[in-house]
Amino acid sequence: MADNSIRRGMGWATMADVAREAGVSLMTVSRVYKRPESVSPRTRENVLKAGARLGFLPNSVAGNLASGKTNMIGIVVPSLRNSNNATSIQGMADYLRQASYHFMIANTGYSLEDETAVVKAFVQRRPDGIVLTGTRHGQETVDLLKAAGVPVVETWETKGPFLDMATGFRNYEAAREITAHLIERGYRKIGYIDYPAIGLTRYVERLAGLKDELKAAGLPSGQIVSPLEAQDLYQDASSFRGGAVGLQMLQGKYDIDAVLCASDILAVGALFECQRQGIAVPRQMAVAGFGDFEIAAEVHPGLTTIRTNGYQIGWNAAEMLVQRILQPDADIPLRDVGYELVTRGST
Amino acid sequence: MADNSIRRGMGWATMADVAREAGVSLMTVSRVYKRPESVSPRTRENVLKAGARLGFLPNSVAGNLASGKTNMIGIVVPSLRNSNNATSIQGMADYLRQASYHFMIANTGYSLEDETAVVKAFVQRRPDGIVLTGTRHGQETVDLLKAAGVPVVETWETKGPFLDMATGFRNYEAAREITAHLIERGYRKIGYIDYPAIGLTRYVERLAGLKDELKAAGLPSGQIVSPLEAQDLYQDASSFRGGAVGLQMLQGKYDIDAVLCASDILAVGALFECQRQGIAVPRQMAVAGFGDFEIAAEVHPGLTTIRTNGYQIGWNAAEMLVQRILQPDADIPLRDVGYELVTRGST
DNA sequence: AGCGCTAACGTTAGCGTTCACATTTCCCTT
DNA sequence: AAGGGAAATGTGAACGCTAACGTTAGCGCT
Repeated sequence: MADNSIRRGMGWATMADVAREAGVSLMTVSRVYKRPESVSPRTRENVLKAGARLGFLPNSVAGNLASGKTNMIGIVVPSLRNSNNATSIQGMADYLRQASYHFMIANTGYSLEDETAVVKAFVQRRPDGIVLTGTRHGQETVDLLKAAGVPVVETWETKGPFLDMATGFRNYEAAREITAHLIERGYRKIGYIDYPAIGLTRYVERLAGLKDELKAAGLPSGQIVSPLEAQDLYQDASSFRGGAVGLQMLQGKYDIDAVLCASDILAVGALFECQRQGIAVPRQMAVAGFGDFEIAAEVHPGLTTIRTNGYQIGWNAAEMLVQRILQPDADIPLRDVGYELVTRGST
Repeated sequence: MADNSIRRGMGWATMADVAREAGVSLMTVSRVYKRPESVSPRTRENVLKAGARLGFLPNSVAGNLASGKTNMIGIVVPSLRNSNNATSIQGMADYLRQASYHFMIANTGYSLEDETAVVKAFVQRRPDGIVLTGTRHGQETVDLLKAAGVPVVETWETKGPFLDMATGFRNYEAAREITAHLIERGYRKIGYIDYPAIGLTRYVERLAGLKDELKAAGLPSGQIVSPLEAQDLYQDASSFRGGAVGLQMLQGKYDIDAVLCASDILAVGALFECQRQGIAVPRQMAVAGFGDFEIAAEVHPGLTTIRTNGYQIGWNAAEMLVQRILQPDADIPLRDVGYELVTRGST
């Protein structure tokens, strides 16, 4: 590269190069790539040809700086391995793609400190919007987002207060409903395998729903274990192993005839443990989950669970952000995607 | 908030504002945030305090433009739902985090056209590196990446030719090994549930390994189905349902006593189908998979499979990119993460 | 005191695009 | 043929930061 010019460029053709090649002004080139319809067809063709000849690809970093828009969304999830969010991420990805946005994604490992770090790093890159998981955030995170004035969607919950916008389903009601189903089926000694008690509000809600429903039926409500407290044992708060261990813990501490789990993965893990122990499901033990992941319909017996529309949550979140970006003072209300009790052979 | 630093810009304090506030030059402020150790502690404190007072957060978009580095990696995967890649994505995320890189991610839905579109969009954002899944890419993608001169890692395979760098494991050998295991266990009528024949080289390799091993043992090798050809039935090329349907297809067409699957998810789906049909595994039917996902150890009976280190693949990919970025002419050789046959109750 | 060396900080000139506005071109009307 | 208005194109001036190099301050050494 014997280039004696003083420029610090990266070896790319720039709009100026294309402009020279096509014999038009720089601004026309910009228009061709950004709002093609604002340029006459003749000129447009010329410019595109010149661009192709030079292998030109617009540098969006420069564009972002000049326009103050990045067409970038930051997505914050607790974990990347969690099939829980995978579907909702796909929903966001699908919406964002067709709206020609891209996204960065980062995981917090369920830590508020990491969330703050992630949000700070994101904000420095000036995304046009941010998606958070849940409604529990550190003060610093909140301040940061407020100062940044960036549109935010919180997902998976419908109970505020929210930072800005939100989409999710009613965790409390869903938990009551599936608990009521267990009671109706005749189960009385119901155990619950919970997530670590780190204050994730959607799990707090689910637990509250369970307890209230049990109480309403005059049943005891102390049979709760949280096998995942020993965090170092698990790469993720949701795991099959956690469900298996949870069942063992429940068996060791209580006399139970049904187990409800905070997620399908845990529930399937508990179901597998029943199979290993030769416990007949649902005759000797009922098992129920939360989420209706694909596996819930495939295990034998099928898993009774709460169907939630994670894909829709993701899609909504993206759509709400883009709406707000296009129309900054639009009032965008909470979107409840609903839930549905799905009863299968396991109860 | 009563400061007049709200310019034509985005309402953010800039380095110039901080410089004024701290009584230093703009460049010193830049140094404080970018290479703090290059500034005297006294000045640094002053500047940081001034920055905090103004709520300053460096604008990395501007920094990226000026420096020509984005500290951004683009990750291209076929699907976001696929637990297959989830672990490897987490591996990349973990490495990149500690190296203070971020990443964008996009899925191709197993389509070459979409891959090209994704890569083009990524390249416009001038990432410092790109991770691709597999080695099968359209010509346009290849040209684009070559022209961009951006470091690229291809993942999951060890058989070139590669665009640039690569990390993965030997799919062909792994398939031979698990096939040999089935034969050794006495199974003779081995069926295979494959991915759609869209030319993904890692699955082509696996199939070749299976066939060669069968041939070497003097066994027929025609018992192959690809239940996922009917793509519209599946949100993803890997699904439990696909495994169940695949088993049914095999049963309908052939007389088999063992089924090997292109992934653990398919295998577990097949295993579930056996349970539903009351087929005893492994007595009447052996089932084997590929990947050793968490579920493989949890199902009952446990699934015989090939353990691959997806996390390591992701970690490697990120590490290789960063190495190359820091040292552009380093020669970075292929990294084989190996594999391991894990035998469990299902065979 | 004079010299040189280094650490610390400052100045200038971009990076490649888009915005806001100014100017030109083109076509239609009368 | 002239005028008017919209469509098409052009002209600086940012956007907020960093590379490269220049300058100054501080210190030890002879």
